[in-house]
Amino acid sequence: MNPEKPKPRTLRAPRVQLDRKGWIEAAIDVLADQGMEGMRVEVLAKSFGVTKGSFYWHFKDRQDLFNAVLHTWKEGRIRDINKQTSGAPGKEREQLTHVIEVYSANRNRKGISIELAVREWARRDAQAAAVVEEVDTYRLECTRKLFIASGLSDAEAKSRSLLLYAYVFGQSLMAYDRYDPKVIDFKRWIAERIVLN
Amino acid sequence: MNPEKPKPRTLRAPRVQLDRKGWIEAAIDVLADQGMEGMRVEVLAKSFGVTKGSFYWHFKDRQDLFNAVLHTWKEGRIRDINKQTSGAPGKEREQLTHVIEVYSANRNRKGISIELAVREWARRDAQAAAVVEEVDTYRLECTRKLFIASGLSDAEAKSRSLLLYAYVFGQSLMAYDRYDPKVIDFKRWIAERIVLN
DNA sequence: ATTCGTCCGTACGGTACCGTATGCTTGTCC
DNA sequence: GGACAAGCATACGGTACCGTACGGACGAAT
Repeated sequence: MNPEKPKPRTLRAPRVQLDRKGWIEAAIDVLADQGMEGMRVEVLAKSFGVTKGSFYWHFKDRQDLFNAVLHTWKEGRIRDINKQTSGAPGKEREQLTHVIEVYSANRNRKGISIELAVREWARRDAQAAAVVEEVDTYRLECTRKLFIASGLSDAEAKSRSLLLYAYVFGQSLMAYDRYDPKVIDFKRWIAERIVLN
Repeated sequence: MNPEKPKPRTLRAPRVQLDRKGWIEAAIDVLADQGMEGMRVEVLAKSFGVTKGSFYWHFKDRQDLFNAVLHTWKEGRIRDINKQTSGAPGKEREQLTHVIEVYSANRNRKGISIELAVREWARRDAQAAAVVEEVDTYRLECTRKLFIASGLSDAEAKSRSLLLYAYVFGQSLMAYDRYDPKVIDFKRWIAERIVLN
């Protein structure tokens, strides 16, 4: 019924390979909008247009993929937070406000979804919990330094860092859309209360 | 091997029946520490010491149980928040601080687990999302009134309510245990920043 | 052209579920 | 002491997975 020649997969590219990296990224997409429940080998394969045969070539088993996903996520998060909190001395408060904004934004829906999925995962898996702890600690450190640089005491810098991230994550857990049309103003007020004064 | 007479189930109680309510409560327990993934009919039945036969007597299907769980959770949360935020005029700030404390506490682990599980659920299920929205709106209203009663403007009362709950939920998502031994002090500082001043 | 490694498809056994059908037991009511 | 319904057990077909075994296609090297 479908006797088309499979196209020659290589013409110039060294490897078109539907490789490990591709699997991992696809898996993270699925994780974002289906959670761990959706990370099924056969389902991933189908949505990838291949079969499990491919999966078990690139991965030992499911856990192997999970570890890779966690590792990839961790690296990405640390690179990102470094980018968001480095440079620009003298503009620490703006940077902090920016961090809040980025995590609260409607763009970055995907990033937030991944964040929540990983944290849900971490509640029942020690590996994931360890990774989340690393990322949290690293992030808290980064914002702490910004608060310090903007003149706060160490204790207050740490407190505000905790508040900042807790607020940001918690906010993405809530359904407040119908609470008030001015929610956006409230968010601004909150961001100021966390960063300024 | 076990020929003990089953005890006569009724002596005074109208119905000892391992009834719908029992199933629902057991299901909520499982929800708390396994999430939706764990809410399997046959697994619940086994941990209950019966078989699916019993389940499908009391429930039409799995969804029927889910709806019941959501309904029960909603009622419980509303009753609870009413209890936490009513009465004691003049002590609004103490009550608000108390709300933060209760949700952040290590006791109440189970309540927090349920809270997170339901919210995770709500991210992929419209029914659950609707229930969460109701609960959120109700809670925000309750704390808003307390803030108002303690002398704040409506906008500030709403902002602080949002901050309060976002912080509380977000905090239960984070792994900060190794961040600093004085976390408990930071929490106090945060609570004050949300409620006072 | 043969060989060999890479990459993937197919087929299989096994497990864990869902929901239904049906039968067994027990207390209750006449 | 039948009849009957409540409450549960058992058995069954069906689906969705996991992981393994094996085979086939295809390119690169010889």
